[in-house]
Amino acid sequence: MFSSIFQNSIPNVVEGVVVVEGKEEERRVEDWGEIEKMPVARPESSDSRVIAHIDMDCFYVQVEQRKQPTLRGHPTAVVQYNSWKGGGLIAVGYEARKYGVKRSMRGDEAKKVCPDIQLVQVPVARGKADLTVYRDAGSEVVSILSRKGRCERASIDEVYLDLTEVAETMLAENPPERLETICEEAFKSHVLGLHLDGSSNQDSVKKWFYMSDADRRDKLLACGALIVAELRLEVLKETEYTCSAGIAHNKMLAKLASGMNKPAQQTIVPLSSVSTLLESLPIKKMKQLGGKLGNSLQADLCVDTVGDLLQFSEDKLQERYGINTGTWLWNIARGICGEEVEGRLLPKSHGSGKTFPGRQALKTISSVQKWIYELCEELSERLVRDLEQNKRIAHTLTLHASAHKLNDSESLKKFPSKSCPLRYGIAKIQEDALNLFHAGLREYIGIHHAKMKQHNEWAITGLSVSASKIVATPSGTHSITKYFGNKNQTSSSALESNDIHTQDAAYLSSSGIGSSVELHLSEPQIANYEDEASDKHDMPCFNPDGDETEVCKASEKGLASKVTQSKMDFLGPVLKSEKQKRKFEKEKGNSSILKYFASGNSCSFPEPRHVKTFQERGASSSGMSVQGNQQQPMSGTTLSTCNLGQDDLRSDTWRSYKSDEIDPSVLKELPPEIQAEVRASFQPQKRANIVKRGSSIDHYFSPTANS
DNA sequence: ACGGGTCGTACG
DNA sequence: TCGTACGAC
Repeated sequence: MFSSIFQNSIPNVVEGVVVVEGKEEERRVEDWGEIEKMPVARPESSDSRVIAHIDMDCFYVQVEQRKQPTLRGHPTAVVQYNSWKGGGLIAVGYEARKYGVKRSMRGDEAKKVCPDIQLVQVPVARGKADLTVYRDAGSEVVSILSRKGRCERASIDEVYLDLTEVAETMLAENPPERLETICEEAFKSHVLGLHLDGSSNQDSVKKWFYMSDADRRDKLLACGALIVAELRLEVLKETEYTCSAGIAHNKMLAKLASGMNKPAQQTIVPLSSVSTLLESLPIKKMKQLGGKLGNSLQADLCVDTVGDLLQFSEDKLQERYGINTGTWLWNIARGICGEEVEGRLLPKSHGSGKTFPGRQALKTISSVQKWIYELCEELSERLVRDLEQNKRIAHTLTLHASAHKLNDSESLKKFPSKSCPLRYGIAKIQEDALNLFHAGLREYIGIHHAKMKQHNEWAITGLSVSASKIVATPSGTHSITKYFGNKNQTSSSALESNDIHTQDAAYLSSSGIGSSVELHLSEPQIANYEDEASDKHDMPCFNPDGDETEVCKASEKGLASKVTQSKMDFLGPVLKSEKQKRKFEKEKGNSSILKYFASGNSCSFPEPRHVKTFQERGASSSGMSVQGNQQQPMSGTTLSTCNLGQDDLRSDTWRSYKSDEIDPSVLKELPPEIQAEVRASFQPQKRANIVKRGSSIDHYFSPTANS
């Protein structure tokens, strides 16, 4: 009974969208096979896809082992913040796992179970963990994997590939059974559900690859597995990293499979193996069911395995979990997942954050400011890199904070997130982020006003800034690369041979493999840039006094960033004076946040009562912005202006923003040369207007919350 | 009140 | 839309 349901559904819905007329679809697939060379768009959701999930093995450890080859073969783990209990493990090598070392152990614990373990620290910059090396390493891998098929960067160390087309081509032209030499690596694949009747494992796999009477869909998977095996070897050769992979008909199964045989192996999921695979699979193993939803299934519906889910009708599941989740659950129980591989090689957002646990919690405004500034520096650096390498511009800046209150374990943690249009330049990002914090703080105080007054033991336990809504500038905007000196004479040949035409290629080539190339490039670039810059007299905000030494010190290894960082202000050099200002604040900022409120000090803080708040104004309130140079508080008790009340012009501008347009407020921050090109591509828009308001501390306490 | 720092998606 | 909740690595 169970199997009948199962068997009926699977073949018709390999692609995940439920196919009502199964037979129709099947026939179409076969017909299509006869004319498969025709350049026709594939029918939607009918033919079976070939999807691979590639997962780097203990990636951070591998990255560190490549940096420091003596670590190879030794039990190794990567930790961050070594000072407290040996740091927290965030990646554990396979040698160390044999000793029972696990992620989320402390360095000390790991040493106990594995005294020989080598603990490598995550790089630290600006007082926080800096994952740049890992991100870049991930990009190297993506640049290789994206050579075949549609590629989606799923995380820093995971990639999905849609190999349907390449596999079909191979099946048509060079099917495995005709192939003289097959990548040996492919025969090491694990094929789920393959019964080894007498013959050895590898022999069975060989037979499986060569079989001639197989289901077409299995043949496609075999082709996919061949391609993946080759790709994995290329990755190993070019990066020294090993990875594991799953090859299946959809993302869910591919992902499941990639984790089944690690490290450095690949697993194939033929259609015929799916039901048995899922039948006994604990639901928590499924992506998306590792948390509360999985718990609820277990606790409320007694569903322990994916197979158990089959008993429930779609209606029942929808009733319990909503339309979308219900259908999704019904589908995954049957191995159905129509999710597409997205074809995205670049992250959709950048973020920089830090937690301040326990005693480290931030209790002064100036310490909050200090950390916001640090985070913004990192964020800005990454935005500049993105602009430079990928010609992408981020449009939204968001600040998240979390607060904590010592005595009370109430939900005083919830600190509102706030966002606003993103203006390029370190100083501007810092300024805006700080204002966002103040906006959130004001709201937070309003909500918790009564309680805040009684207990003053609260503080900020987490801060993060992020940039999102990143869009590519129009292709053909080549001045960006020129502007940044990518074509410098001394090494132009090296770079141009790598030259970039698509956005993603740009990203990959510049962050990728040729570290020696980059190294070679970066030095002369500095000198070249200065010359170029002096020519471009009209460049906004160029700062000839950019503090180069300081920046270089901060990122000895960040070659590209070193170059750009020290160059131009719109990319955000930190002015010397500003740096000193901050140092000054660091030392003198002792006043507690609460004292600040209690003091009744007047400050240049925002938000007169008659001005609407973010919420009240809804989406349009995102036009929060700040007048250029008023403010930057000098002490823990003086705050900057935050003009939540934004004029309508600004709001309209923001509201009219479309994903393929460049926000003028962003545009105007760019160098004129780039502005011109971008403007030429789009119709001009209204310029943003900015209103400045000041008010006193009293306005923190809204009359409504004050009772 | 140590799994930290980032990502992405679904939802209201 | 923005802001939140959640899940994943």
